[in-house]
Amino acid sequence: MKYNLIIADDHKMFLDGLLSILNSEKEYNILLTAKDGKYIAKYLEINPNERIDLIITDISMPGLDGISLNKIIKERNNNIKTLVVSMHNDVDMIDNLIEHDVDGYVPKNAEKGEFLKAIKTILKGEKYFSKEIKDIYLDNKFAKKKNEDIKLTQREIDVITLIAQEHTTQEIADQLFLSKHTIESYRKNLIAKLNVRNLAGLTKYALKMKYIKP
Amino acid sequence: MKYNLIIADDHKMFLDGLLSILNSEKEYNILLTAKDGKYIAKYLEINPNERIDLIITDISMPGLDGISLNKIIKERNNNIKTLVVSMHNDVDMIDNLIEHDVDGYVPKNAEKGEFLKAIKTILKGEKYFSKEIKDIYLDNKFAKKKNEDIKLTQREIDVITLIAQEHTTQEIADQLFLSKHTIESYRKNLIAKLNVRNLAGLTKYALKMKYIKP
DNA sequence: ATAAATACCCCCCTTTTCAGGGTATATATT
DNA sequence: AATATATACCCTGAAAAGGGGGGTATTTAT
Repeated sequence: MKYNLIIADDHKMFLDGLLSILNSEKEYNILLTAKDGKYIAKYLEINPNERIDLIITDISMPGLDGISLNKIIKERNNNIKTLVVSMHNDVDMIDNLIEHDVDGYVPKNAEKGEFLKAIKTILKGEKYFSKEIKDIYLDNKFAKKKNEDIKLTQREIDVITLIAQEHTTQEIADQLFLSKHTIESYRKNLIAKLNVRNLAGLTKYALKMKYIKP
Repeated sequence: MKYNLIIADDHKMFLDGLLSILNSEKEYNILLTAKDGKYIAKYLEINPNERIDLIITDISMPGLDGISLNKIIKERNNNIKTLVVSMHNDVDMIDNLIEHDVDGYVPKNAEKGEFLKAIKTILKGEKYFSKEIKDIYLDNKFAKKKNEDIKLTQREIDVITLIAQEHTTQEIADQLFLSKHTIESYRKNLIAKLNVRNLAGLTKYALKMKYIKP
């Protein structure tokens, strides 16, 4: 008995590489490959009773993206596992994937062995997230945790943004129709809240939080 | 007559994809594939008279990296063309490639068609750099040009770095064994030189120039 | 019902920043 | 030898930042 696999990826190069790897393994049967999620979605709709073990999908695809596709797959409410492959290893994306209950993630630059390991692990019913992505994720999460206790109000964000944009207190006051003293209070509170020493610290914080463009 | 190609890439997935594309084209003969530049270098050494038309190479490889390999190839002083593929599309890398006289660059996430086009173009004797990379390159170059007129001295870099690290003038003076007034002068000059308004601007510049970590 | 958090405002005082000047000297560059 | 550049330093004065202390009104949570 072979495992039934489906692959969705719009990069021909990658798809070919993946196929050549999987074809050299006996236990995998490629049911379908597509360069757009919507073909997969349609296939699932037409063949509701076919056993599909794993769908490997890219995130960014022209018609239907990987996240949306994953939602459709998981809503089908049977045992289809999903393995996501992508080049963009950012934390928010991984959060998104976990939220959407994908079974694994491997970056596209991974080695052959890791792909096979990921597929095998997921088919066993476990999750697989590559070490690389775990490291990035945890580093960022821990970094964020520290800052997450600190929640700025909208007004505080307004003020710190304008400060980081090199505006003076008076200018900020004028722009927000507030007293100069109020802005001074906000600045004071921000410095205390964010554990920084001065404008340089506030500016770095604003950049880190992306209140301003670099 | 077929073109003789060599491919060096340590990512099995990508290599397989590339091979499957090239094998479906009649005019290419793959002489050798390797997952490390040093095998290619050795091959060139052993077969000095073999006609090789194009070597496709990754940049980051375990033993001998793509840049060093390219140097060896070009030193062989015959008509071997080089096409570099990579995932890291940063400006400094492209500069490095141009410096080393590679014949083309295509990002690894490019489509099949672009790879074939790049190979064809290079074999014709022209250079091929993907549009994507050209855009990134030019955008960054133009952005840099503006700033390149501005050259900071080492001392100025010291001062702006410490400023961005939230140190006060007095602290910077103490640390650099200079007078407080000197630091004030440097700060003033930096603000004028960099066309910013205050510490926030200096901090952003220091971040942009990577004098400090984000 | 009350505590806590949020948003706003004010005063005082000291230190720092910032804009405008300046001098002196060593080290390159031409 | 003349000039430019980098470096280090100084001064004034106004503006802003930074640190401390107050406060009130409103919303949100317990």
